[in-house]
Amino acid sequence: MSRSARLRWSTASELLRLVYAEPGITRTAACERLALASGAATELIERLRGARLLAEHRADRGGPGRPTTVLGPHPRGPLAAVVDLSAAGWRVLLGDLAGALTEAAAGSYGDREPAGFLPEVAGAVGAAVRREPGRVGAVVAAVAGAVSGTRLLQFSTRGWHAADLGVLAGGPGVPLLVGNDATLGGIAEARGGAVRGARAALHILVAVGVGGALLVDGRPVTGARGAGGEYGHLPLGDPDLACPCGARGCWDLMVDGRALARHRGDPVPRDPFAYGRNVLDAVRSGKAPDRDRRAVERTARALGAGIAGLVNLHDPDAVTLAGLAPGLRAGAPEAFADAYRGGLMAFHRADPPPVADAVHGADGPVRGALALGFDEITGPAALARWGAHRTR
Amino acid sequence: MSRSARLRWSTASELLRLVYAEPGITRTAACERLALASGAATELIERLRGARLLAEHRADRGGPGRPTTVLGPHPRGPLAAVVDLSAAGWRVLLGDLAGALTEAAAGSYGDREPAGFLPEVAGAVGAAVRREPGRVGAVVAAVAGAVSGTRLLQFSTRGWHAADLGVLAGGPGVPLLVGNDATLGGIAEARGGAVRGARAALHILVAVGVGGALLVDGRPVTGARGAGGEYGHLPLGDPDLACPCGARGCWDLMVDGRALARHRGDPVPRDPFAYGRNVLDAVRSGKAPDRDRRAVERTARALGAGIAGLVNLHDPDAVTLAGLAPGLRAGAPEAFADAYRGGLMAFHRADPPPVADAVHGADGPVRGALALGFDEITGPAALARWGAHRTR
DNA sequence: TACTTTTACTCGGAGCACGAGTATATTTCC
DNA sequence: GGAAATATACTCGTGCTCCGAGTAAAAGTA
Repeated sequence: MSRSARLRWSTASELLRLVYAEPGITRTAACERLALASGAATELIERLRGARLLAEHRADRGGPGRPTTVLGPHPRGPLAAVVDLSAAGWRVLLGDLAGALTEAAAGSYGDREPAGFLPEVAGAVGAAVRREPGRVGAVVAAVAGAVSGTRLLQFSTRGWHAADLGVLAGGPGVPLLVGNDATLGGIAEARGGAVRGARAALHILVAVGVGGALLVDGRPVTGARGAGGEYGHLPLGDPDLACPCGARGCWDLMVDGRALARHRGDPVPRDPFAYGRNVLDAVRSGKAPDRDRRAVERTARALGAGIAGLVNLHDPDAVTLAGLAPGLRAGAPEAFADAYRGGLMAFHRADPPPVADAVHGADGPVRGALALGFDEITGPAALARWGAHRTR
Repeated sequence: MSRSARLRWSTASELLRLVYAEPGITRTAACERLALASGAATELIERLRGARLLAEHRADRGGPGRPTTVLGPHPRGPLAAVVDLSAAGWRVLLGDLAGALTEAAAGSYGDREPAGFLPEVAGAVGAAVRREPGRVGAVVAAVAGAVSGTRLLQFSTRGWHAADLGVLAGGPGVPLLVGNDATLGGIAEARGGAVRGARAALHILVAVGVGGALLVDGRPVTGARGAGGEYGHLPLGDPDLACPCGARGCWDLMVDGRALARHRGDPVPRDPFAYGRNVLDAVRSGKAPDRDRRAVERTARALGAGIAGLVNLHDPDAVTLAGLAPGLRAGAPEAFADAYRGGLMAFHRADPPPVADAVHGADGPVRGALALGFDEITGPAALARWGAHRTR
């Protein structure tokens, strides 16, 4: 990719990213935001229309003056394919520049290992790509487990072996991105969710264990291979407890359904997420015994204290909670707040970063994956490739 | 700053950053690296010479063919002023595009608080800026303490009150950047030190407490206000120990001179860094009693275990150790390695990120500060401002 | 001195941003 | 219903950068 081509498409990239970030933005507003001169705007938008990257529709809002248009996705514009590998089953979706998602296929794992069902998923991806020829610019897999590069290392509760997700690639020239659900959920919160626009946001997901991400300007900090964000395997917990990950004292064991079970005197639950939700629902309804209340309190305290340490570490503007975490806080608000405040360094305590519940639920990871896909698609290099075939 | 000006200077920015990153690079090599066409190179370099941003010198290496030139700083090119506020005293230095640093002023704190000596330092900065009129494009303060924005929150061992370093600004249009020594030392290691070129590097500095930074492509992840990297205030330690920061269980207390003193049965030392160095030197020399050896072992273990957790968290390519940390590891290598390996998640254990001692010593923070200053100076916007007055 | 090798410069072409000036589409007012 | 007001979009000449093929230059080598 030549340097001049990248430069040529860099303004186009900015505009398309703005349109993605703020669906329904008008042409005038977008140009003003980019400080784009009037003539340049005309030429740029005409070029993007010609390249099937953008379409305009009348914006009918009152007031005098020549009406402007709303910028939106071109009907034959680029799409991102999202592969959702959640605990419940798999889905393949297609999303456009407006953030509209349509399900293309879905299925369940049954009793199969990844090697068993991945070909099926890959087939669904391929079918979706072929159904919209030339339009799919990226495939993004959202995985409910630990990942490294395109490898799945560990999956939710299921005891799957590690597997390479490379088979999900959508064909030559279509990059495959893989992210875990906590990271992608964090992206969704930082870009269009509870902490939209935060410069640095910390997202914490409690499911089976704890995952999360630090988002800087909406981009996740995921380390060399995308395996970062494993907050649950910081040794913030009891050093006498061995974690299935191989280490000891992992925070994981202090804040999820397994912690609640331990405090209540139950054995390790088969599905810690469902177990945790049940306990929290019971406490929430007010009909739970004191033992349950205390278990939630201890767990919320461990959550709050750990988050405080992570705030010391990352200095975020704000924190978002997802999965069981909002329920844990709601079930023992004082315990959580005490532990949170108490764990902050003095200078943070004067002005603690607000802790908000995530606004995206189960669709957070998929929304984040779509955003990541369009980051790729709307980059200058990818646009230059797209435009090379479609302009004029 | 108009968009066209930024675009115009963006290639210039890339070239200057390359020259900074690889001092002594030849014109040919630089153009090849940037994939810059021959004609564009001629025009670009002529423009940069004219703008006093670059100078060329004959590269005398044998072989046939027309000789190329070495790209270097212009004799009247931009400079960054570095203010070093270390535990020992303060210095003001000027650095150029080649990384050459010259000391412009220095002094000691005496018994003064920041409010007492900062005017003196600010005066020295002003004098340095005036001595090279128009050349200083950024002032960077390297502070041995916690910072937030341009505020100094806490300084090394001295019990100073928080203070605003804004007075160090070098005048209108000259931005002031503030970073702590752990962060800046990490930059130095990631760009020209032990882990040069690493995509994600974790730097750990043990001095009084633990600081550090995650460097992604050489850029530190420092959160919303630059206060990130306070690894020492993660609750990885004994929850019964109260930290001066206000929280409990801070890792700080487990890995620095205070930890060694506690394990040896000594009271909290007045200068934990010097205390730690003495103990480590003694153990290193082999003449220390078993009690000291065991103290170092326990401390090295706490260090290794914590770093393992941080590797789980950040997924770095490599880790660098600075301050007392190399000595702790050297004093109890098996204990450190055991704890490090033992704390890693299984998939990291198969291929643990290498842990290297930092190659920069006391000058690391200053070198990192200079790099940060030139990041600012060689950005497209700053170049456009510089070039607007000096071209033609 | 002539040849080889490597690098730098020349120059016409293409593309984008700028910005002042002009045209256009809508609402509001008379 | 028509004119004025208003907000927006388009036109076009200018300046800038990058491209790339061709040419010139500066060394070593025979």
